[in-house]
Amino acid sequence: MLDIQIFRENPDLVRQSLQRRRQDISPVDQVIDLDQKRRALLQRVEGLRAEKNQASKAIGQSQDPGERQEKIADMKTLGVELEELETELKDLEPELEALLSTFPNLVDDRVPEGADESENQVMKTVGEKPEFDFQPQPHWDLGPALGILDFERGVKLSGTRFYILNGIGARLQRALVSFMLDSHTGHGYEERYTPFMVKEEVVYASGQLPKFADNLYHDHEDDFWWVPTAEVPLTSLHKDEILNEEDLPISYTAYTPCFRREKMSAGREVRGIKRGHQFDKVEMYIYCRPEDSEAQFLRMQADAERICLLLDLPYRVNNLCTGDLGFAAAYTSDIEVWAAGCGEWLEVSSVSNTRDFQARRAAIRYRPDGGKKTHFVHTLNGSGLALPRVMIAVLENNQQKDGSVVIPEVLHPWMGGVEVIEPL
RNA sequence: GGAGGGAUGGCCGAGUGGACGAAGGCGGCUGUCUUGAAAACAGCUGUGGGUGUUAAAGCCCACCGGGGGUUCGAAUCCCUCUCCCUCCGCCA
Repeated sequence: MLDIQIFRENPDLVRQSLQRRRQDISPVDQVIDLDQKRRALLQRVEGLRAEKNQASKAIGQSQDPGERQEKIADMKTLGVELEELETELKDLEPELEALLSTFPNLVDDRVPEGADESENQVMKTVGEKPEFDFQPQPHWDLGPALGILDFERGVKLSGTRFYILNGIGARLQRALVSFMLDSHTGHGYEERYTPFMVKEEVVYASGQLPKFADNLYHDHEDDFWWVPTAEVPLTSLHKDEILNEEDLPISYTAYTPCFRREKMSAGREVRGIKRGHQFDKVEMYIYCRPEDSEAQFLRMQADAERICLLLDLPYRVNNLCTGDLGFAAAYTSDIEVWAAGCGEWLEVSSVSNTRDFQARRAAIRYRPDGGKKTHFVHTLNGSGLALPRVMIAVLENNQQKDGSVVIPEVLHPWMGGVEVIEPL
């Protein structure tokens, strides 16, 4: 949510940001118009209320029955007028709120111009792509051959874009989850286990609603929303709270499954486990003071990169361009790992600074030490990392000529002695 | 799912139609006293919005779980929803 103050004082800031995102700027004037109407109305309503409060008090104190009756009659007529204006105001406020909630975050100056993901900027590339003296297989061949990936039964249970992990495959994913969580908790993140179904207001707070409802699963009977990322519950952990400055920054990590309809990308990338309706992810989330969010962003990005380094996966870091930048983000870095079998860079992490955008929606504030006024915190989120794509890279990059796959050493503590996955 | 009881400020807890943004206590902050601390005493101590200002003060409005209603006037009466507690049922 953008601060309404920006629309009053510097609406060009919003217009420029929208233009950079290649979006229509006309809603800016609608907001300004509605805001002016609202404030004019509010002042009239509050004036009448003040008058009413004063008169009611006088009635209570008055001893003269005639005077009382006269004043009560006056207040009855005032009440009618007040009621009309209040109704008008009650219609106007949600209208303004609804409109304001559709504005994406202001784009940071450093975000490169671009229409879509093809114009993202590669900031750095780390590690060497593995070399093979044979033709490396993509995971959709490798997985079934190893007996750890079963597409047919996934489809039988749930349809396209679902799969089953078998035996050591399931264990590998579990090992990756544990490895990532332990890495993050070792670097100052507190682990949280959260609900995977949440209320509408929780999905709204992090910015997925109201605009992106069609990418979410929703239970109509009880009005639950299935989380598309742990960012959603982690944002609302401190919803409606006023935090102490001394407690900041607060850093969380959480493992959750993620549920997405993927309507937008119907038909795209249906092969393999790269894009499914359900996938697992370890997420990082930070609440901090505004002046610290830049440093916390770099910290979080380093924490995501560390996972790639420890797994020995070649990766690159992209600065997302304006056209690819998410709704809540001011700026975002994506991390992509190289997968040798399918020959692709796979996005495994997205680290974003949302500044006070989510904090406003979720009403998360802090009180500076010794200060009276509260301020909104800044929040950051980042994947650390998304499981299926890490699985793809681990399998494809560590395959050998005989079809076996060598498990990275850092995962051995969780693999129950298995160091190589042998083909069936 | 059934029956009953609850929800008040950071916490505890009073308040059944006007003097209540809300007694009292605890906690916190400031001051006096003290070499310092403790104790004692005094004062202050919620959030959001509007207006105002260089900034502030001030003034006004709203908020006693959420929404709606009755009334000149609601923490207080009525309806409804949510959540919590107790008992029964069911269950990993």
